[in-house]
Amino acid sequence: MNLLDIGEVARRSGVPPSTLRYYEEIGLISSYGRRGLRRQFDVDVLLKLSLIDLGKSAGFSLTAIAGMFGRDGQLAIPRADLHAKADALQRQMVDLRILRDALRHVADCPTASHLECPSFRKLVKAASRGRVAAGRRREATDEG
Amino acid sequence: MNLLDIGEVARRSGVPPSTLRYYEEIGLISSYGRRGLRRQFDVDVLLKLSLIDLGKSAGFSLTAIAGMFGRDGQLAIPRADLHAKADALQRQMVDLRILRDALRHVADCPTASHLECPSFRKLVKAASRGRVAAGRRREATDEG
DNA sequence: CCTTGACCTCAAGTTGGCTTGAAGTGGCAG
DNA sequence: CTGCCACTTCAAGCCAACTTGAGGTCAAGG
Repeated sequence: MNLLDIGEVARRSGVPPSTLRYYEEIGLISSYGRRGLRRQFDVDVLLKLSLIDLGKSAGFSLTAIAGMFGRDGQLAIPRADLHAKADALQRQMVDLRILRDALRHVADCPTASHLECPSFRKLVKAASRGRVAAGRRREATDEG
Repeated sequence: MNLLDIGEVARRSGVPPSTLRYYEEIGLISSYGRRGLRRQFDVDVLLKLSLIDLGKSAGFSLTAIAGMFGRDGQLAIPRADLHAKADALQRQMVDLRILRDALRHVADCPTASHLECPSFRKLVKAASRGRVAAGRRREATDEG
């Protein structure tokens, strides 16, 4: 078992020691004893940290991420959840595209007040109709 | 000027009154006087709220969003900035796509332990290389 | 042996984005 | 005129995810 002490993990991963200690405290990662005072981590922690970073950027909370690693530290996520998250990312991409298009429109549209430009309003309204409908769907399934 | 009172705005937009007051406090939206005690908002605030929601879902902070509206409440951003922002959104979309594909892989890959699945490791490493590089670029430009 | 510096613990502070609670007010229906 | 209710203010609280600070410890190098 190839061990690294916390400073080395921090250096290699870019995650500050304070954060590593915090992650250990909440059970997201674990250390293998100490050398003197210093926590020792298995090199595998680096991959786990990448996963954590990835998960965070996908919008998972740390608690949710912790839940994705089984007792044994393996990844254990129900397939349905993964697909659901992938779908959510898909929707987020759609939002981004709308926003990007709206921005490009604003950049290129000669109308003085964008809030009054018909095609801009159309873009934004189309977007908000989508989100309101999605919200309603979520509520409905939450209640049911 | 078609005015709505706060309760009506809340009903129509789905944004709670407390949040509307909060948004006004931080200068994100503004009201046009009162009727009795009640804030009156121009109907246009609904469009603005859609924009705000859109911006939030694209990962902008409220402060950043506020910065996108000029002093006069109009969208007032230099064209170059708008295009830069649109490009940033484009990059963010690419990241999301990578992540989405990684999630779908995990959902469909039959390997018992994803941490040991070579193609998973490859995906995660590729993704993290991308993010670390992006981080370095950000730091570099921040410093410069 | 003594200093140095990277670590340690624990508590408290910070930021963002709100929500909640207590106490007060304005206008309209009965 | 009374009462109600939707609003008002202001302060405080809350959650996540950390960071910061004070004061302590250990092992290695000079």
